[in-house]
Amino acid sequence: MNNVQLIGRMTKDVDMKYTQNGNAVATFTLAVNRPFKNNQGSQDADFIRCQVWRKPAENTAQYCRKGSQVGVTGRIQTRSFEGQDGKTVFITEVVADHVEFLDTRNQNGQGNQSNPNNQSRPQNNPYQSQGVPVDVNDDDLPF
Amino acid sequence: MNNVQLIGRMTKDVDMKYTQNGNAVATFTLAVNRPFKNNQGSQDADFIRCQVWRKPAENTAQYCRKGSQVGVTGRIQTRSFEGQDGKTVFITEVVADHVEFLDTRNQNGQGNQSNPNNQSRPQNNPYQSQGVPVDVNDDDLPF
Amino acid sequence: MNNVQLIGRMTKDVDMKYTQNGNAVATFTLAVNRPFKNNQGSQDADFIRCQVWRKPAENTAQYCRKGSQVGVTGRIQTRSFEGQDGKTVFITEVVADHVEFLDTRNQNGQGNQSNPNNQSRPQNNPYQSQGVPVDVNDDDLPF
Amino acid sequence: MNNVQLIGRMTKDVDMKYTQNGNAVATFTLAVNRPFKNNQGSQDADFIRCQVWRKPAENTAQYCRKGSQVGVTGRIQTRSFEGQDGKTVFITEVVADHVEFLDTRNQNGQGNQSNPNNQSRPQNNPYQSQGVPVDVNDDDLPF
DNA sequence: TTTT
DNA sequence: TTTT
Repeated sequence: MNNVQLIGRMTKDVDMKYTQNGNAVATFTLAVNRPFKNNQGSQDADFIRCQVWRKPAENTAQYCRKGSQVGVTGRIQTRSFEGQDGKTVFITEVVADHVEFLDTRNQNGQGNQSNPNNQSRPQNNPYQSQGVPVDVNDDDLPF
Repeated sequence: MNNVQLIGRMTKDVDMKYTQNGNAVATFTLAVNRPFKNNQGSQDADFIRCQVWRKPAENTAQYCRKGSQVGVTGRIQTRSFEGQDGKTVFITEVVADHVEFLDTRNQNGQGNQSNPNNQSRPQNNPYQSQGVPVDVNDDDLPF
Repeated sequence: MNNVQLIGRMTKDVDMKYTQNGNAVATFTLAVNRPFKNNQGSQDADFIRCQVWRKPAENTAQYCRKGSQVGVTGRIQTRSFEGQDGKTVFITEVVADHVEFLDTRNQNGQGNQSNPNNQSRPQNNPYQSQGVPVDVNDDDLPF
Repeated sequence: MNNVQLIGRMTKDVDMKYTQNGNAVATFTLAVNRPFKNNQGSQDADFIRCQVWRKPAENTAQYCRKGSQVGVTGRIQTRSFEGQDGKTVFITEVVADHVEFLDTRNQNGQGNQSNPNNQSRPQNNPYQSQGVPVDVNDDDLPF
């Protein structure tokens, strides 16, 4: 058994990539507020890396952006890779199987319009529109 | 919402420490098998760092050791600290609120006797027997 | 281990009661939509009875009403009681420990204003304002 | 979001059925002990109806029987049917997608041998060996 | 006996 | 109408 359930807000726009075989992978970080405030100025949220694959990845990229509130269901994954300094880097992240969109304003296929000045997502995302293969690996597919 | 549920086996004996105020903290890593085997020699388990505090920490140290099967309920925590090379290290771990002991052989207060040659846990754990304060911090208490 | 996580909408206003000792109990039913529509006209949501106690009960009654979207964390409880026909009735419900309010419009202490014609909750709830003891039992307290 | 995670023991042997199309459905009740004992003789476990479909159903019937300890992952389902007195009966149960077998003695394909006097499961289960269609409905398939 |  |  390996299950995770989160409700949080995206710290940035969704990062969308495609594998060589054209499988979509969306990556984002969720800020999940802790229930009771910590005392003296310490961190009051956890920042949790999430990835989601295929059709739900495309929906997530289409309907969410920085600040979007979502519910996420999935599992914890640990993996390691060679860092740029040659050392092994260990990473812990959530592989989501469902992403539920909780901002009603989001659900028009345009992304969250609540902050029209938020221009951090490229207007024409080449990954999304052309399915260009990038550096993610089909071996990482969760199922 | 930030919830995690795991069933797995401990990769090592439990690491038990006490804060300056005498609060117990048990740390362990859980190997959680993935449901469907991956193909070509890749990792088939996730290795998830867990910590648990106070009374459940003491129970965990008493009843579990390397190889013990447990069910864990808790939340994902992210934090950062200064690494030994001065760089900021980010860490993701599970803070458990409940640990359920699933090896019936374990439940005699002696730890898991199934492998009598497993001597990796010190016979007299100075932390456990004397409550010696060590380097964990009361500010890290989860509640 | 006995854990439940839900995101859904309240089918009615929250039902608020107090035990003889003055403990608050809020009861509500959540409509949780199923991920994939069923085919021929069959039910497309589960309707799940939830209860929550004490301070979170009061917050739920204050911030939520019919249609409010919430995230709920808790456990499944089964119990039986004598029905009005003398037969034993078995009931399965969720005892919540956390209720997270997901409608931003809700969070002004006035309840959900999105449908001003929805008058089903009494304007002056005698339970909430006066802590009147009713027929719920302190023995049912979940902790 | 509609998620459930349980660890408990089966109160009886698994009830195995097949739909007209030959889909396996296993039904069982899990006794899930409550974390802290209740005081004066009141119930100290929840008894939760579970169902599981297809291949995991067959595995559950093969490896589990009365008393088997399992971990269950799934969702809460509510449904209603016409009772024998013509009245509508409402039922709440867990539809499992995974059942994890936690009794190591169970994992020999023979069922739990720990109580050899427990003969409540038929020695030759006609459902399991012949796939005989019975009264469960393919419309109830969870996916 | 149900929510958007 | 219940498990260890």
